[in-house]
Order: sequence, then structure tokens, then C-alpha cells
Amino acid sequence: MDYDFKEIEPRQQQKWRHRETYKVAIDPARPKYYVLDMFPYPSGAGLHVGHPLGYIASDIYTRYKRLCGFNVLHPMGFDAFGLPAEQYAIQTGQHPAKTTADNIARYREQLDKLGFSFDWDRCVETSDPAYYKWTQWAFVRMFESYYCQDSNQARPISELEEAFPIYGNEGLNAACTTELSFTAAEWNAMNAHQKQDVLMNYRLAYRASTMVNWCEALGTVLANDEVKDGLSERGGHPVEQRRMQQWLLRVSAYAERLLSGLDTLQWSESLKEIQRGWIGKSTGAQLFFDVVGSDKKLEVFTTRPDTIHGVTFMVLAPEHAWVGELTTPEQRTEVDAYIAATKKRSERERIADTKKVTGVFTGSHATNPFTGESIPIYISDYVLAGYGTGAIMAVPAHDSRDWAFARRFDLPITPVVEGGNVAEASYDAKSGRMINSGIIDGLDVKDAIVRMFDEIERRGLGKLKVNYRLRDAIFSRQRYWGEPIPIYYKDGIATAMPQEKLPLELPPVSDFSPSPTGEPPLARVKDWTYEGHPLETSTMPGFAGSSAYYLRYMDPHNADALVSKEADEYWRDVDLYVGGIEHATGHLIYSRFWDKFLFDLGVVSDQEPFKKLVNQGMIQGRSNFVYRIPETNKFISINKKTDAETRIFAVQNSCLNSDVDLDAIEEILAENGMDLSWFRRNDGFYPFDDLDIIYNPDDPENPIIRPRPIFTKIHVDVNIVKNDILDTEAFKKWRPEFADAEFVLEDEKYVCGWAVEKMSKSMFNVVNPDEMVERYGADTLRMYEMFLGPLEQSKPWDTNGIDGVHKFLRRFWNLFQGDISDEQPTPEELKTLHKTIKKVREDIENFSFNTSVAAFMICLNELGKCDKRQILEPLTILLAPFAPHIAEELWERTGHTATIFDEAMPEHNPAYLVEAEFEYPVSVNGKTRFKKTLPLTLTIPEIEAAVLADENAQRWLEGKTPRKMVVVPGKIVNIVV
RNA sequence: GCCCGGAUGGCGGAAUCGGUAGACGCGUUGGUCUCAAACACCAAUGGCCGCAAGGCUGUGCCGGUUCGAUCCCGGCUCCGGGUACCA
Repeated sequence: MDYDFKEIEPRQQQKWRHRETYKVAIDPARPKYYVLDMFPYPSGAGLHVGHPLGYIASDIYTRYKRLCGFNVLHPMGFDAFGLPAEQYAIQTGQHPAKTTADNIARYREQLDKLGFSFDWDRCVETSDPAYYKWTQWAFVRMFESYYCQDSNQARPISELEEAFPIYGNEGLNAACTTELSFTAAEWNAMNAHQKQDVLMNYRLAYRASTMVNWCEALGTVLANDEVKDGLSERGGHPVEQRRMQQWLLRVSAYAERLLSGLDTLQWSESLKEIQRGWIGKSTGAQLFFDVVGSDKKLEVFTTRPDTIHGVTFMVLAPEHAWVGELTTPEQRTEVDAYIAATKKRSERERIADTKKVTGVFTGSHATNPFTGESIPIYISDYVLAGYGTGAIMAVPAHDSRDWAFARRFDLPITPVVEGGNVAEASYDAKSGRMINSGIIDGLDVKDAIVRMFDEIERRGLGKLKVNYRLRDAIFSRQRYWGEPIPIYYKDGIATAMPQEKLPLELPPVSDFSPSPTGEPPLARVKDWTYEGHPLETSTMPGFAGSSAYYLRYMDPHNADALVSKEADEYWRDVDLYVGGIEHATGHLIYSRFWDKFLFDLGVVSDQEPFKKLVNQGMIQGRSNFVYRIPETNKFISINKKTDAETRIFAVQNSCLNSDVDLDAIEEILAENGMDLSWFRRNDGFYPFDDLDIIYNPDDPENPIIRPRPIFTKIHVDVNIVKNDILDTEAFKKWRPEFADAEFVLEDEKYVCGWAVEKMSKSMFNVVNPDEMVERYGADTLRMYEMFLGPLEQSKPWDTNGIDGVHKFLRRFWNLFQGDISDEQPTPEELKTLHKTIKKVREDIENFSFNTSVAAFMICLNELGKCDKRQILEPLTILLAPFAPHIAEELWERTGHTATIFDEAMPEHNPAYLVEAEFEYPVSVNGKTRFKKTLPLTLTIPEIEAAVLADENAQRWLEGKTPRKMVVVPGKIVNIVV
């Protein structure tokens, strides 16, 4: 019987569904394991062959862990709120709920075909009110919390409301938007609005007027991680800085915990580095500079206090609060003009113009606290208002930006560290000997920094301070398709809806676009009120719903809590999280923040949500090209094209300054099956005399000269190409304009060109998993995706190789086609089996799935024909995580009884596995010639004898007797002839 | 600019506490089967020289350590990712 995957796979899947095989429940008798995939946003395009890569890997691991006796939670759901559905709605009027539901159905269908072992009973959709009730709930809890920096945790805001009337905010060490200082009396004198403003300053979910990334085209604000190079990540629209009232999450309060928590995680170093960089901790000194003729002290932050003797001027951000006061009347006009110009420049322009040095003198001076010199104060937009104090001490000799500024405005440059030449460039390196620096002269930079920290504190000039780059997350979006923010405005005071009134459901609307004035769609909803008070009209951003979904899977139907105590204590955290690295600075930061907040609340019992994380690489497309002769419908095979191009170039090169030799070219073309007349353009000219002259880095004297491509490269659908050979008939049918295409073939074939590109519709290189399942079956697709290369690496999809895996499964299937024999296996067969078991298990544990697939293939090659139950049954179980359909089918045929690995696997006999031997590399006359494997137990004379008896030794010694032989156990054996 | 990662046949990739480089698969070539093609199966397959035995060469480039380097060290080149007036 042939391997009929089309019959087997649906039947096995039906069986799993019917028996609810993958339904999991809390089982205290068994150890838990939680394998999670980053849930997908169900886009309209459906899945391509790259999307399931991570799901396949996690499914293999899940099935493996189950076989090892773990109770594995392996859920799947959908990140259903998001911009694309809403953009689509604006264009077509289709309600996002409708398109989202359709897309989810399609995804579900595609996923089901691959034989995943998800517990679909636990499926969550972020747009489901029963789900987003808990997103809103968490937001309200954040609104009702502040961050205490003494106990390092979130605490109820009511504590502040109780403390302020008695103590004011004296002694309060809490994360806040702006530093406040008030007494109990001052607090008591405030009206309700003022009190609420003060509390807002401390809330973890707060509303504030801040600089935000405003995207005009999308009509909404964006978080920092949603902006790349001044453009929106989705759609690539320009983003500008604007001051707006927005809701924010005080993520920055958790910066230190987010940073230190990384050390406890089994994540890739590169991912941790990305997060560390994003959090951006820097330790430095807070320092005060006296302003000349004023009692003001200008605060700066520096990580290089060692260079303080080299400070020759100061720079403020144009937005710095003191700019007005520090500007002298003479400088007023110039400063105002500069500030106005800065405001106009968009974020994008500023990034583009980083090399342009601009700035204005304020007219004021400050005193360098160490040299006592009077130094000018400038403003410039290279100093950012949002980082540190918005003011810097400038050390032009040792900071490239300060250096450029000093050069532009002709300010003195005093070197204080030896090295470099300050006339040409600043010397930024953190090494060298201090000079011109009084007490720290002669010290190395690193020692000088430490010494200066002490000195600054001792003199009371400032103190050690830690700065983070991590910003609070802007949490409101002026969009429709997101969770409504459960806040209403009672007499203008933002108030959270009571928990029992949640969820606040998204009301139906008919118009999804933002109003011209930037008002969100919800602003148009009639009666968008709570008890007569207007409700917030912004909705939550994309990351809201994905921040705690892993918790909801533990207890998805609980109406009374996000997750029950029991479920949380059993499942605790995600043991293995699989997903793309693109979420490094978004979801993976927010989710960790969210989890830590819930931990502070006592809702969850673990500080970190994702213990181990694996980033699957991207599967790129492999595009194919055909080459069209311009203005014709003739296509030329690639090697003929290349040949013609190369030779035509040679002809042209030989007559660079004279007329092109058309006869010679005609000959070349004819040899490659082409006719010169095809190339004659409508204007009567031939394109051959167009030459490109290209700089040659290897030989700058002789540039590369190349004819312009005289053939047009066109992407061709990879589905009508096999092994780079074009199906010419299918090509003619592919698009009407190619119906009468003609081909110049080589070896009677049309060979296409190829390149690795992103998998996308426009490049016609999208391979659909459904089609692969149709042609080869899910098991083959699963194994092939793993076989393609290391999981974490990006690699191109190439349908060609899939045959090899399919062949393997068919050969495996064929082993079971006769009667299964109960005969004893031979030692060789047992060795092969045990080696394979060991290798595959190790590889699965190391996520090295490509080599474990290879191990299966080797196993089959070594086994040849084998019909013995004792070999075949364990193999089916070993294969089950990878190819569950065929494995279960065959497993059933062996009459198995085992349900987990340890029952099914033959008892480990070390003799089959352990190489109780040692490898001795043998060198003859100083050159290593061969390796000799010998038992560990031998004595040195025995080793000598064994080495000399080796046939390799005979060969290398060529009959000569060794003059000397050195044997050191465990080391190389040296033979001198 | 700074930080991190990588570079191995025609292709995807194996192998690194330093020890026969190229597992496995694809592709290619040859063969068997077939009227034929496809499928399947068998064999060969880094490059160069050689009828062969065999030799030389070979893991981006230059140099070093070592009996021995894809692996360790120093200096480059190129590619990928992160980040960027972050003081």
C-alpha cells in the first residue's frame, strides 16, 4: 500500500478532534510545561509557508514534552485588534469585526491542516469583550496605582490620598512625571481638580501632555517602537513630534527591574542586548553649574565627569525651561527665531540633518565648578529635551558633537585626555592619561571617573545618578478598532469605571475614519457616555491585548478573574516562548512590564512571563526571473543571455571609440538562438552601444565596463518553475500578455534566474502551505521546514528540496508494509536505533531540529530493510513529534501500548551508545596523519603497539622503524622517523 | 558612528572544550527499470593534476600561537541585525 497522506492526515486529525486528544487540564500529579507561540495578527493575505515555521518547532517541542510525561499547555489565539483591518474598513466600509472574523476562520483552517496539537478550547481573541474586559481591568488597576521606589513595587494610589493630607509629599519616593514638592497644608488647600492633577502625576496609567509621535496619514499617535527612522512602522508614513494630551503607561518606573530581570532569562544574548539597549541605562553624575550673575544652578547629567576640566561651554535644548530667563535682551531675537525654526522641523528632517550644526548663544554664562572659568551658554537642537536634564556640559575635545559645535562657533577646545589630535577630531575613547585636570592629572580615564564621582559628592556639587533611555509608553490611539479605554470624565476629572461595569464594549459605528480635526471615530458615537459623563474616545494600542494573553490561556473562561489563583499557581509562567525577534522592543518589553505590575498586585506568582525564548528566523522567498528582449514577447534562457551579454561586451570593448561591430554581434546572437532584428528599437537604434562604466574596488585604474542590460528581468511565479526550469506552457497561460510568448531555449529548456528576496506577492515568490500540504502532506511540510536549516536563522524557501524529505517518509512507510516481525534485532540495528534516539532527543532539547531530521535519514540509510517490531515501534514514537500523522498511523500498526517515551523506548543499554574508547591523533614527523581510536583501559606500551599495528601507521611509516614515539594519555601520539 | 552576530562545495546546511572538513538533503553526472518519459532504485560528486595508485590544494582576506586551526589571538574586507545627536 502506498503512502497515502491525503487519506491518513485528515483521518488522524479527525481522530484527535473527536477524542479531544489535545485538551489539557490542571493535573497536579504531573509536571506542567507551557509552550507558547506568539499569536498571529490574522491578516487578509493568509499564511505563507514562512509563517508556520515557529508553530511547527513549538509543536514538535510540545509533542516531545508530552511524550516525556509533561502536562503541556499549548494554546493558540488571535491578536485581533489592529490597524490593517481598520484601514481596510475605511476603504471598503466592511466592518473590521467582519473581516477579522473571516481572516481568523481562514487562519484556523490553514493551521488545522498542519496537524498542530493546540488546545483550541483555550483560544482567545483580543477583540472579544470577554477577553478585553481583562485588558481594561489591568488598565484600571494601573490607573489606581503608583510606583513606590522605596519598596520597588506598585502600590494603591489610595495610600497617597491618605498620606498627602497629613504629610504632603515629603519623604515620598515615587515615580512621577514631574518632581513636585508640597506640604500637607498646600495639599489641603488644593481644589478637587488640582488634587487630581497631583495624583495623575503619580499614577502608573496616566494622562499627560507630552511630546508624541503623531502620524498625520494614520491619524493617530504612535509609541516609540512603532516608529522607525522617522516613519511609521506600519505603512511608512512620516511621523512628527507634537505636544498632545495622551494616556501613558509609566513603563519607565520598571526600567531597573526590566533590565535586571533579563539576567534570569534563557533568551538569546542578542535579544537581551536589544532590550538592554532599548532600556538604555547609563550611570553618571548629576552636576550643578552656577549661572553668572544669578543664583540659579544649571543641572546637567554626565557620564564623563573626568573631562570636567575640558568643559568650555554649555548647551541647552531649545525646549529647556530656563531658556527664556537665560536669554539676554541682545540675544532675544536670535534665540526666539531659532526656537521657532526648531519647532517647525519634523523628527524626520532632524534625523536627516544631523550633520548640520546649528545653535544660538543665549548671552548668559556659567561657571565651571572646577576651573572657575566663565563659560558661555548656548542652545542647540542636538541637545534633547527628553533625555537627562535637557542641558549638557560640553567637552569639545572629547565628544564629537561638542567638537563640531565648538568648531562651528569658534569655541575653545581644551584636551584633558592624552591621545588623538583635537585639531582634527575629538578623542572620544574612554582610555588614556588625564592632563590639564588638576587633582586627577596622570590618572587613567577609568580611575579618573571614579575619583571625580567622589570629588563631586564630597564638594556637594551633585551626586551619582542613573538615567534610562526607556520612555513611558503612549497608550492611546485615535482609532476605532481597539479596546475602549474605560475612563470617563466627571466634571473634567478622569475617573476609572468601576470593575463590575467592565467590559466597556466597543460601540458599533459606520464611519471608521478619524475626523478632519483629528477626533477619533468614537467621538462621533452618540451617547458615548457613562452615567451621563463623557467617555474617553481614544482606544488602546495594539500591544494592550497581547500583553497578558499568556495568562488568559491558563484560565480562558474565567468570568471573575483574569486568571484564577489555582491556574496561575499550577501553570505559572511560559516555559518556552517562540516568536519573531521583531517584538524585541515592543511586545516583549510591554508584556514583561505588565507581568511585573500584576506580580506587584499579587495576581501572578512569577516576575518574568517568558522563561525561555526562541526566535525563529524569517523564511525568505526565492524568486525566479525570466529575461525578455525589450519590446518583444521573446524570452531568453539565462545562460544564453549571460553568454550573449558577456560576448557582446567583448565586441563592444574592442571597438569602444569606433562604431559597434554589428556583424560580430549578429553572429553571437545567432549562436544563442537570437536574431539581431529583434533588438532593433522603434527609433532604429540598437541598445548595444549603451555602456555602464563601474568603479572596480579591486583595481581602481581599470573600471568595469558593461553593456546596459539589453534584456528585461521579470519576476515569474515560482509555482510554474521547477528546479529553475520554466514550465513554458504554464507561463503562457499565466498572464494574457504572455499568451504568444516565444522562448530561446538552452538544452531544450528554459532556465530561469533566481534571487533570495522577501516573500511577497509582488515578487511572485509566495509559496502557500495549503498547496504544499496538498502536494506532499503536512508531515512532509513540517519536517522539511525543520530540515531547511537552524531554527533561529533566516533562510530562503526552496520547494525543490522537499522531495528529499517526502522520499524519507515514503521509505519509512514502506518498512511497515509487510508483516512486522518479532525477531530479535541485531546489535548493529540496535546500535543504529539507540544512536538515533540519543541524537534526536538531544537535538530536540537543543532546538536543533534540522540535525534531528538528518539523524532520522541516516538511521533509515543504515537500517536498510528492517521489519522488526523492536526497532520500528520506538522509531514511530521518536518520529511522532515531527510527523505526527504518519507516526501515529504506523504506531497503531505495530500494536503499541506505550503512551510515553520511557515506556516505549527500549531500556538503555550503554553498550550501544557509549564509545568506551579514546581517540589518539597520531602525528608522524610533526604532521598529524590519522586518528586511532583505542579503549580507555590500555597502558602506554599497549597504545604504542596498537598504534604501530594500525594500517595507517604502516602506510605513513613506509616500512621505517620509528626512532622515537611519545605517548601521553589523552594527548597526541608523536612518532619521529 | 557605536554595539551584536555572521562568512564552509553549484545550493540549504553538518562538524567547533583545537584532532580524517563538507554529515543529511537538493542539484548535477552516469547506470538499472521502461517502447519512451516520469517515478523509483544504484553509483559518483569541493577544486586542480593523474589511466590509476596517489598527490597538491581547500572553511572571506593577511598575519600569529600550536605537532595540528573552520574553531584560539591580532589586523582587515564584506554581509546581516540593533541603535543613534542619549551627553
